[in-house]
Amino acid sequence: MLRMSTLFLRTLREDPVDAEVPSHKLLVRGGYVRRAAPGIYSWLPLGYKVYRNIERVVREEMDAAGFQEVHFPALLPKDPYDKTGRWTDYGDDLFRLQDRKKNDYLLGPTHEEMFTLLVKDLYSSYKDLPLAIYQIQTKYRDEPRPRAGILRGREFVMKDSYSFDVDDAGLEASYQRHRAAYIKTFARLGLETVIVSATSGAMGGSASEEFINPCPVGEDTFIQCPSCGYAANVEAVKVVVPPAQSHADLPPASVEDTPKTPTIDTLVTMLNERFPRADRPWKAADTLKNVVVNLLHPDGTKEPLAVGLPGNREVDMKRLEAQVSPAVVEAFEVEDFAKNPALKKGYIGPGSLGTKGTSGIRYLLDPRVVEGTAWVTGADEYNKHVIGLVVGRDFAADGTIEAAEVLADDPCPRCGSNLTMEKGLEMGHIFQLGRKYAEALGLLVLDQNGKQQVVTMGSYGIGVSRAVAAIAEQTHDQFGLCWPREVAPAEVHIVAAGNAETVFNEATRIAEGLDAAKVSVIFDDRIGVSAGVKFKDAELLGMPTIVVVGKGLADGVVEVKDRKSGEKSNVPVGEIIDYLAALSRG
RNA sequence: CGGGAUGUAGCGCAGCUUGGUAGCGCGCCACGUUCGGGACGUGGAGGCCGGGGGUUCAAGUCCCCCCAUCCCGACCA
Repeated sequence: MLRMSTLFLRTLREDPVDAEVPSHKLLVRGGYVRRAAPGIYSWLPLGYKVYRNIERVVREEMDAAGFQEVHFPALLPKDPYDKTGRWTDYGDDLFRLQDRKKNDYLLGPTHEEMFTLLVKDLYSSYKDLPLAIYQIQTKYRDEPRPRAGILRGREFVMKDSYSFDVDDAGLEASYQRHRAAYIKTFARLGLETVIVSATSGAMGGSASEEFINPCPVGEDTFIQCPSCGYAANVEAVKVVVPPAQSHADLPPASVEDTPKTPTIDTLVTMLNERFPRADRPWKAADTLKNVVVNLLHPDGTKEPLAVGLPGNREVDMKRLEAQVSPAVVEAFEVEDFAKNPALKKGYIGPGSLGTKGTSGIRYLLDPRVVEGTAWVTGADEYNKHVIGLVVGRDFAADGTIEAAEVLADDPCPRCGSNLTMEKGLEMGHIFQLGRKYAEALGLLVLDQNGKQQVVTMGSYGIGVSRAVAAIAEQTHDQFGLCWPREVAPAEVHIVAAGNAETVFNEATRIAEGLDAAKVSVIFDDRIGVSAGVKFKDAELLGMPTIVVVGKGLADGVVEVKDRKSGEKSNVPVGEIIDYLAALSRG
């Protein structure tokens, strides 16, 4: 039993000034967490109970699926990460440190290397596989900008699993087992998730899905198709490529004076004024916008890259980085333009781009820009554009890239219906890693024929600490937190309203009775605290059931309030323990 | 890294324009009143005004330089 009179807790009446999102505000106000450093939080008694409940659910579901728990250090040697290239690929996001002998160490951002090496240590036969092991571990990533409290910290807890199989069919089966276990886990946590196609990011690998919790403060954007059910992170959306067209009867391209049109908007306006089309007005989508960026590779080298895309779309930096990973994208600065005189800012065209162009800069096209389509685009001279430049006839690029932003109402890649777009939190990520790590670290087993085979791996994560905040985010209301029973710090919050001795005696009897009945309880036994304060605190703290012991006692009843629905009912004091125990059992 | 803002008591803030020795609310301590929707009175404790330098008889306030934090853009569970 938790007694409010002695509980290590101080609730705050006002929102903390550094908190922006509801979960952050409420978790701090309710005394669940305290900030220790930017993106690093301490768990207080109530917060730690929620955290451990979530951890317990995750652990039970992993165990039930037959995965075995291990536990690695968070402090790791550099060597394995050197072998896979991630010591450099991870860049500044890696917390690095040295011991007294000046040996390099890191705080693990993720543990593929360690798992791979551990299995290599112990196993060497196909008979040992399949294997799936997991840990629940604190991870460290020196994020450029931690934000939103627990939702995105530099220290966080992740459940990460890894599967090991001898062949692709085995990997697929392991992947499906994890997928099923994740569906169960999130259902038990009361966390709504949408399974979306995803990219595999810095981890490498192929098939990949994310479990996204729809949430307005989420940092991911995903699309869903209302008619066929297709769902994907925008980073992973494949655009619908129109068929190539014949350019036999297209008119030749013409270079035209288009003064003071450095942006798509100004260009479209001028096209309609000076070069009106017979059939319809010019639109931004008729123009080909060429955006130049710098790729910063992990080894420190810089490479300019040009992306050509329809003028009605921006470059989506997330999508672009997903494509060029592990390189990161930086802006093409004024000095970069100075170094590339062939590029006329505002009037860049295919003539200056591509490895065969005058600048030699690698040039990739949005897949919509297909062979045989005609575009208005920069003429590589200030104040001039070229109209009717045809792909394949007048210019060619070095390839295609999926870097254009996805727009709501874009066609579904699978069925063509209009897509819907939503924000969400990435709660889980499952993917088929393949043989990248096993190859780099030499994880081999002998097959039936005595031949060495490289093991193929899957990697699966759940954001355990993030789930605390995500559940708070999903369930809170204007009065405070509102925990699902499975993860709440306690199931019942007893308020002793008023200072009459009979009230305290009865409330104490009920609290002790619940304790004996194994129903977890918080008892607000504070003396001299007004009923109003206790009610506000009970609502802020968010236990699923609130029991008010007070003036109803005169009629032999106590008040039971469901925190989520707000429904109240009076229950005779003699039945209250059985009543609550039944609620607890569901 | 770019852009914006803020650092004054445990928390939330005022004071800075116009320099003059530190204030409000919440919380905390004591006593009394109150006691079912964040009560009230009286009396208290608590501050290197982010750090350093400068101007000045005098700096929380003016000037310069740092540092830190938060928010908006590029990473990920």
